[in-house]
Amino acid sequence: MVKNKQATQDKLIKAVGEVLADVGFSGVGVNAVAKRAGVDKVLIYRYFGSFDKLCLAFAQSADFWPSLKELIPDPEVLSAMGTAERVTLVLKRFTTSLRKRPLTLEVMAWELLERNAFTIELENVREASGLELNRFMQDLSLSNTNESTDEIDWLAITTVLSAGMQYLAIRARKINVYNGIELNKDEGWMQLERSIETLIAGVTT
Amino acid sequence: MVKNKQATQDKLIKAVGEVLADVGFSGVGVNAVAKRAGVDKVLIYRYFGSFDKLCLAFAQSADFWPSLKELIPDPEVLSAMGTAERVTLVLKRFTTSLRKRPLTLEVMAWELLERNAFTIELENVREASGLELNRFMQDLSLSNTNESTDEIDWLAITTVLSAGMQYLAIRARKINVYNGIELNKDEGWMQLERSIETLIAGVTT
DNA sequence: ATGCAATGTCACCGCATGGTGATATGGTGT
DNA sequence: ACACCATATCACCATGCGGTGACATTGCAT
Repeated sequence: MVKNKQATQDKLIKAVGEVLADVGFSGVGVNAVAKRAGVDKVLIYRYFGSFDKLCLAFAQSADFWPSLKELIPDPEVLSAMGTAERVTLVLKRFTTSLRKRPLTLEVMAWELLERNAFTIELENVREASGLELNRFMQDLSLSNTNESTDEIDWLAITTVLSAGMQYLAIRARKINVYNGIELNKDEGWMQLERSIETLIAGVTT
Repeated sequence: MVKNKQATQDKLIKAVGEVLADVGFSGVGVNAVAKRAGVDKVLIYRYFGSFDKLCLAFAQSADFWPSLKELIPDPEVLSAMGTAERVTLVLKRFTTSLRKRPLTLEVMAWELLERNAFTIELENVREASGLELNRFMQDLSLSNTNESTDEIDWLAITTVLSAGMQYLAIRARKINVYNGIELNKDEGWMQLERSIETLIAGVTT
């Protein structure tokens, strides 16, 4: 038996992610996490105060939500595009980033049912990130002085479309086919992306 | 103490809905439902065999999912429309129908996390309904011989858009504002519907 | 009215959960 | 080498869960 506080804390935080990935939200609890970490559950309370606090620590340790940098590593490239093309590209990147984060999808599903340490933390991060992204995109659109997209409610449009992709990404964890679209294959997702292209392209013509 | 099997069964089925509406999915269990029905929980097993079966009975008793008739009470009117207009209208109706079903939204959220009697039943009903609707819409589009929308992947388009509205409807149970859109007010939903109009209208022009 | 099956009540089981106190054992400075 | 405090273990509690068997009561057919 080694005694190392830092290591034990790390083990616990890591165990949260593992349990979440293995058995989903329903298995996430004091007993399961402690067992997974190979550590007594009482240490959760000693080191983190409560189980929620441990969850919080985990939520902050992982990169749950795509950062602005991840979605837009190339602002200069995007600023050269037209608004429609740019919005389409960012939506695609957003979808890809989400699909790469199974844990985030798990928590997002959870979020629809309960408010807890996890979901609240994710909500905060996302809200801030969403604001930042919207502001960024708006600034870029405004700088395209030769376009006249003033009448278009881009906020509502991107909200519906990103919400749709989020929902489908979440569903893809449990089902393979939705409405005839193969959510378990990249091809199905390309099909969805093409439909987004079509939709957005039509708005500005 | 009155003894009436039918009445007791009804009480139990009704209680499932009440508990679900009151405390959400997490409170739905043998004990809570029996207590709510004012009946001993053992009767659940006697009359329904298992708790899952009771849930199934409830799922079948209520109109969980918008029927084709509810979405399209007026096929002749729709057949006179252009495809874009028609798709837009059905999407709007679909959203409205969903938002009127808080219990369905609860189960849909649940569905993203677990597979159980409820969610499986809902899934079956929806899949059948979705197929029926898609077929119906497709038939109508084909009869519009003067249009050339052959190249358009309406399935993917409606999938993304309806998924988006579903997601937002589910989220609206717990949050008021999403991405700056007021999900707690009809105005917010009108904004979303307008964006759908814009998107679909653009596809066919 | 009586007997009996259908209906409903109650007490209990095993199990898992979140949470806590007393206790053992390790690391570390003197 | 020793002592001490941080670190980790263990046994235990109350609670709520799904589920079951034995028993009481009602309603109905005879």
